[in-house]
Amino acid sequence: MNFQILDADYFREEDRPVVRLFGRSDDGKSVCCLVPGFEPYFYLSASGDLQKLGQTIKDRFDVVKDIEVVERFEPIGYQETKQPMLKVTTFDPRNVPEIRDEVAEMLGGGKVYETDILFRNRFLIDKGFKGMGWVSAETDTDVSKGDLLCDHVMRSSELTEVDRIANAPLKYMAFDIECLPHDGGMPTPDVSPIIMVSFSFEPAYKGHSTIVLVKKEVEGVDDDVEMFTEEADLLNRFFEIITEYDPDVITGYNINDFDVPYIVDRVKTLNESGGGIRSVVGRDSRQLSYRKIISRTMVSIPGRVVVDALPLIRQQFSLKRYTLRNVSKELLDREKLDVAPADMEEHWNDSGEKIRKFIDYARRDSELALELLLKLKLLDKYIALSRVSGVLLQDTVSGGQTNMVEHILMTEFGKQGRVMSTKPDDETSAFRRKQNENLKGGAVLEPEKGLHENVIVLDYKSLYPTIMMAHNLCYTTVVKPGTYPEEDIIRSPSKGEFVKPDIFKGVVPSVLEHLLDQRISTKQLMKKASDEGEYRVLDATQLALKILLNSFYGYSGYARARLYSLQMANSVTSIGRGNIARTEDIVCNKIGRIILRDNVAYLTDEVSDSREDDKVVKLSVAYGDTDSVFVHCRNDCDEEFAEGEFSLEDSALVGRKVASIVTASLPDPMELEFEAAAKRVLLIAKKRYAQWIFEPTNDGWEDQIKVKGLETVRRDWCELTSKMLNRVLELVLKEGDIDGSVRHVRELVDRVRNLDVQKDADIVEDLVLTKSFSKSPSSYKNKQPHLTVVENIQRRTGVRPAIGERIPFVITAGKGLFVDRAEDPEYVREHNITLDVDYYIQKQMLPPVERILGVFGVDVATLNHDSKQKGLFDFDRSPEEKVETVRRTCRGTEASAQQADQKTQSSLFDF
DNA sequence: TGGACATCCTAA
DNA sequence: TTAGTTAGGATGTCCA
Repeated sequence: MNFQILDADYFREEDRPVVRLFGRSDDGKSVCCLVPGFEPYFYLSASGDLQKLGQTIKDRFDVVKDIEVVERFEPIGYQETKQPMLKVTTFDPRNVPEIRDEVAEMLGGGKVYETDILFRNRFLIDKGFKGMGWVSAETDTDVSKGDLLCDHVMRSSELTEVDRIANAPLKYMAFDIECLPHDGGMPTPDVSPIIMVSFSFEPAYKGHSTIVLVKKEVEGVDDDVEMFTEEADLLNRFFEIITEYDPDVITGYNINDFDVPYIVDRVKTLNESGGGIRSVVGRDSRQLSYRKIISRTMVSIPGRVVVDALPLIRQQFSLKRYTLRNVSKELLDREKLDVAPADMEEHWNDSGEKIRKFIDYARRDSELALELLLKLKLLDKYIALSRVSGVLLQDTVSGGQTNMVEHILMTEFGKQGRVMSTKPDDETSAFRRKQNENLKGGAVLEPEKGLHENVIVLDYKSLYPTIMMAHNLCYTTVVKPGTYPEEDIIRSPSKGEFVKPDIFKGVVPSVLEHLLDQRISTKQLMKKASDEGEYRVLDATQLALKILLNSFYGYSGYARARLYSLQMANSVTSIGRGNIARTEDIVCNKIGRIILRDNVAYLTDEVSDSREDDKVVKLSVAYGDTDSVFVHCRNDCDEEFAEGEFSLEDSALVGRKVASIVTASLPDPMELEFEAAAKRVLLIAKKRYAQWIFEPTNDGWEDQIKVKGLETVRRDWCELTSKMLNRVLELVLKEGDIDGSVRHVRELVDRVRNLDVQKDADIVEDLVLTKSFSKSPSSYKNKQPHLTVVENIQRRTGVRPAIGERIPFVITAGKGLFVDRAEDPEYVREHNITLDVDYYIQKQMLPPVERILGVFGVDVATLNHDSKQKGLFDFDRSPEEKVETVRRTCRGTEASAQQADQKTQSSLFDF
């Protein structure tokens, strides 16, 4: 029988570990396969007589089953030969952590390896099985199900990997609980009962796509509402439904931090007074539990995957708030039904419309959670990451990149006879963090500030991974500087030394090569994919490969990594910095000019003659960051091309020519790529710019305004700023309409200045700022506006928003520091408090727009318009003033001076 | 008043 | 068992 691996763990059978693989078969049955015979082990290296040491260890620890002398490489550093080590096999997986410290003490200068590898991962790695991968098992062994809650239980030591792309028909379930708090505050599990639970199912459960359990008799409800008088009965039914439905994926919104811990604690409270609740939710008889690990709750359910939609959405979408209400509205365009916490008690006690509304509200919440997971395809990426990295789905969903990188490297290390380091202790990590002060990053070129036309965007494809591949940078190739002959090493600008690949090909470069090859072939398959499901899986796969490719550099400089090499990390970035500098030099000096003739791009020395219709394109680098360069194309006289003289196709010809020249100068597989052509680019500062960009598609070009770093993409600015700036950027980039921009800003400023709360309700909405409440209030050294609001809310409601939440606030009118005048928008609305319009004009509107329009000589005085104060800065200025504006612009940057000289650009300053 | 520092959030 | 990296801009507080 074939099944897809969802989860894995082990149990003890007559004092021997038996691995359990949980999964779902292609015909939709849940499966548990018991695999006996796999043994836990670890390694140690020491000087002296290993045979003798082995005997000593075996005599001392009776949990040691076997000791063997083997040959292995150490994890870090190039080594010419393997060295003898001891492989210690124990009876039980838990013996390994039990004895590792004592064993380590016996070694003196020696070390232990792989003593902290979870047994299930050890099994997956050694056997070559992958999370969400397919395996085939013999089913002929008859096995009693015992406490296992699966359709099929089997036992097999002979499992084989199966090559299959499609996923099994998985079952998804979302749930959400409602509690009855004391008096509008936060419910606490010791006193506040769970009064409702809602479920949503995909596929449906006994014909129901949702079910609501209610601790109350209610009349006139649908048949998918089940009613209980006892909370314990309701909860027992909750667990019964889960085990009966037998979902593979359990989801919900904020379930890890709220619903699951609440249920667990509530069950405990009820059982203390004889509730008799058995909270079995997994595929074995263990009861529901959670673990708190420093402000973070981890939930795992045997045989299933727990997916809290909240952290996934946080990670994947940049939103101002992550309440279920806001997320549904922004991402699903669906409204959350609402019963305010303060009104819950009233709704609950009602026996008519209100209680039915409350039930619908509860139902909608689990519906939304499931919809988020399925419609936004949140899980696709994680399933692909599991299949590519081999890590179990639960671990890709709730873990970080470290998990996956280490799993991949450990698999490869195992194959090459190399042992893996243990995780560093706190002291080591702290030391490494200190060392990391010497880790330098990418280079950011000083932008040629101002507005430019005809800019080509070139970027390096997977820069850091290709640097590691091209230069054989690896933990396994790094050597102490000066210890190997020049001809055998590659030296980075940061003075890191690595043996050449013909001496030893690094594990990381090989792994990256494999990942890159897979990505290329996956993209090929995507072009041929016929059905949508297959395309979706392939697309997620190539994305997962990209994520993994880009994880290795960060991992190499991560203080808590099993493998850490400052020398390697620094070499990657130093080569990167050298590379972008060299690229700039090639583009500006070595190439300098491109000749366009008959739709072909030539270097100046590739043409011997000069023709009438040649188009000479002069190149300069206007900006660059880490792996990209913006190449400004101008005519031979250093001026912008006249309207229509330089087409997108010309951009592409030049861009591809330049990219190929640069690529040819680089070691394989480093590659500079033509990414897009920008008609206009506005460079404000490093990491802050806007482009009107045209990306090549199969049949032509796709244009958009792309904004990086400016206030429109920052969540700590209000919507008013974003909207105003977006309009200004569009006018400037697409129309070159400075005049219109100024008019637009003046209009908005005037509206805000004379804000009518009734009439301009839409603007009031747009004045809300948000900031992330990122740490405990006591560790803030300065006052912060959102902290003021957090304190206000806590004082009024007794509930403090959770750390990590984004806090909305507005600035109210009054005297003193602005932080003290930050207030909860909700509270302001209810109490009709006046906002500080001056703050919004002076701090939110004018500075960002001045940074943009200042490029064209527009100053704050021009923008700061007040219709009630006629005369002074009236928009229809005198001719003399207009001249002054243009002159100021000309005096500005060199670029804008050049633009001002041109006829085509004069309209920009005609206001 | 002005510079150091804290804080936030983004680019890559 | 449980958190990839540095570079950099902008704002506002704190304190000399």
